[in-house]
Amino acid sequence: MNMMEIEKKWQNYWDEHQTFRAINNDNTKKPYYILVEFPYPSGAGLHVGHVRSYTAHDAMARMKRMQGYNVLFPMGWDAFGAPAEQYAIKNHIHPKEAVKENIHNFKRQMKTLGFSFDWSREFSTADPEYYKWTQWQFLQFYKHGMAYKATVPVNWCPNCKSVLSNEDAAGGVCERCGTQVVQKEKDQWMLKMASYAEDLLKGLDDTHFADRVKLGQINWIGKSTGAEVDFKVDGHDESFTVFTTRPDTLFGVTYCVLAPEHPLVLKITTDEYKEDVIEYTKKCSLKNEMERTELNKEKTGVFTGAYAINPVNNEKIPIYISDYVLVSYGTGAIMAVPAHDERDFEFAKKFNIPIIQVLAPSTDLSTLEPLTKAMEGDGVHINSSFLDGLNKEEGIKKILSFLEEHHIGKAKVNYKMRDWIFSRQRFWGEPIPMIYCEHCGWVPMDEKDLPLLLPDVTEYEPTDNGESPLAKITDWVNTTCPKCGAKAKRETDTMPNWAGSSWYFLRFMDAHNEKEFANMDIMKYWGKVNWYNGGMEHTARHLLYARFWVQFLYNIGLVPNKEMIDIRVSHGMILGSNNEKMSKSKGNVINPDDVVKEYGADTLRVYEMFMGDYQQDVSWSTESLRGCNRFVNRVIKIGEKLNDKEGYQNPSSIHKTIKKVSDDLVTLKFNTAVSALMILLNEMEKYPDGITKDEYRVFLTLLNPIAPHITEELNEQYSLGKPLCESAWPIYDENLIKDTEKTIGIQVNGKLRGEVVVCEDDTTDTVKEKVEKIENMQKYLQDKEIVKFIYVPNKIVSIIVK
RNA sequence: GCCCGAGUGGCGGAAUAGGUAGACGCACAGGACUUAAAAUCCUGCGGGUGUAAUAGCCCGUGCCGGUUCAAGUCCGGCCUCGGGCACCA
Repeated sequence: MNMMEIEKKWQNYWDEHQTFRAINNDNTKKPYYILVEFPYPSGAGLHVGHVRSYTAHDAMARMKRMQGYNVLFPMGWDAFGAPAEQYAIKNHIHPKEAVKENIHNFKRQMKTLGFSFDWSREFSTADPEYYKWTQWQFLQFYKHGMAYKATVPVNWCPNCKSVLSNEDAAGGVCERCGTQVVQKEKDQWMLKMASYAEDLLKGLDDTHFADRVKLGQINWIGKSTGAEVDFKVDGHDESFTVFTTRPDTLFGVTYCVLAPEHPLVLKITTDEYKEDVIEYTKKCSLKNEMERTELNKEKTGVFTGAYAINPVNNEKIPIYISDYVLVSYGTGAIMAVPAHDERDFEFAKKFNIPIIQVLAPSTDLSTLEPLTKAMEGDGVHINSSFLDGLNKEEGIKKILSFLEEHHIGKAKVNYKMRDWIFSRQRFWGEPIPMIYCEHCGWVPMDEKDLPLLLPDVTEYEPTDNGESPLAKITDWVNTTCPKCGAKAKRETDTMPNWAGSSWYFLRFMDAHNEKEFANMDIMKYWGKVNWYNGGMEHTARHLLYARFWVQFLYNIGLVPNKEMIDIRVSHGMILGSNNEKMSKSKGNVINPDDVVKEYGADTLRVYEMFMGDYQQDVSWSTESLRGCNRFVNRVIKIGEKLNDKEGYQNPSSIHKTIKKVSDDLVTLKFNTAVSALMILLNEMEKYPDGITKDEYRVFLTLLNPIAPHITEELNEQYSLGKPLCESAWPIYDENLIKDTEKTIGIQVNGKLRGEVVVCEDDTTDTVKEKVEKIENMQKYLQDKEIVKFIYVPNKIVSIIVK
């Protein structure tokens, strides 16, 4: 058999018959939306890891279609991104040309693997017809006060004169030229994502994401409950606010710390310390975020000469500045309780600041020993005036009401998640449809003028001052103000890579709508994405961005649900045969094209489903792949043993397999689905009179979602019925699955000593009789007293003897 | 440091709610077919002990303890590996 030809033949058949085309608003069928993350079309082509998740969900989609669902299983391209831009800079061709080629290659590979995507809905995020709506949605963010410009620090290479991503500035040096990277303030578009923190947290309850995915999101949002407390600066009118999760330790505060960027720093610093402070602040500004948060870094800082007043006891405490306090979290200032915070403890030790213990393991103060490290957990309050004797929870409650009563603080919730920096100084992204006018300020483009197209040019290098390459294209930049008609300039930043992927699943529902990003009725019809599969590396960022985007659209009435994704799952990685991540440099990369050429697409598909637990990492094994190839060949070979009988020779095995495969394909247990089919094949091969057409047909149907080409071919070759992709999925009969007889184990005093055949409705007494008759059991039962006889129906017999 | 995930034969992995651990596959060994090899088919395959063989017995799911008639599975305490976050107050 020529696999290449057979596969091509059926791939053409599916194309010609539009077998996998999903119909919008088809009310004769239940909708079912299965989504796999669309890839970034890199030059490297499809990875075997893509094949794993695509095959898995393809199998699901194919079964669901046969079960009568209207299945939406789309594919597209996340086409904006840095690699295409780098390539363009080097070769002076427009990135869209390189992307076009890569897409062509990806699509070819996907076709050879037989994925049942509805190609009629294909699009790329870099298509103007698509990014028109990404821009349009940005305008909605802007119009609803959710987008704003802010000055934020970025990594800046003074040599290359360009803004670097954190990845390109790893270790604090520019990846390209090795120059020390500095922090530079830059105006960026921001989306007010932090204001959605609580909703994004709560919304998780309306989803069925895998636990590890939910946890990833929860951690990223980083909710922490505590209080804000106001501290007056001694001898000044100024005061500052700190955030703490432990207001109950206020009596243990021995100093305060402001972030070096805190606005109050220079105002309160005394002349004596001014020089030190300025120097320290300067030093910090040279470090990027990576360096500042470096592992196990020793604490640094300087005293400002100023003192704060602890509002609960009026103690004078020194104010330091240190970069262990981040300006971007909380209030950028902390109260330090060295006795009960590890970082404060370390700092206090280094700067010889007193440490006051306000929590003890017990109330017995005579046993109190000096702390060798901070005591961070619960305990009993001491040295804390009206909090003495209370535990952590009680203490927090009491101090909160005290703070609120005296107007010196209040309960406060903080989130780690920040607003979304939505600007990139890059060429290859969606242009931000904003115009700057000297008179009117920032003015949104008129919606009817969208899309704002990326210009066709030949130079993509960044400009000298770190502006996007678009800034050099003066024809494009210079425009008129939509409001007053005066000369104005376009925004030259583009959107981040995550923009287009934040709503593509909505577009798939209604991919070619020219009037709106997607029609409401159509979105209502499809409802939520039933299954969304993607890599674990996207659980924090992509998935949160997408959920934020959807929640916003929901709040302004443009999508039917606040959460549009129901189940999110993540496949495990496929590692090289040496157990390491596949990479060119390690030489352990497997190219799906080669495997398809040598063994056929079906073998690759079966192997990737069989190789292990879908959600777990596995390493590649060509031997194991060959084993799956043997299985496929045996499926072909058993066709020669077709007899002219009808029905099932062993209905129980067939129905059990139907149940097993049907269940496993929607619970991600693809490996045991394949194994069940192997077991059935092993059994059928042993039938003395060959197999019936009915048996072959049902077997091929069950295998079809995983190995769609060869099963269709065999089905046709032996005239077993109409094409499987147009046939119904078999239904099992519960009655035929039940075993009337079963062999179960017999335990005596907890040890397995024999086995017995029981019938389904045997009573304990009948089983006991049976067991007592078994010869081999005599030596365990004779001359012994049976203390207890346990029979767990159809499971086990357990006897206790004395 | 914190948060996940995982530790089961030579290997990838099975084991619905605690109920005969090792399904299925790979590798390996022996045999059949072949002039020979490959392919294919058959048999065996956790360790130990034991038997002419069958049987029998002991140990065994990272380690230590516990609950239970019964623990890979539940509980407590560790260890190792993989991944993510990382001075978030």
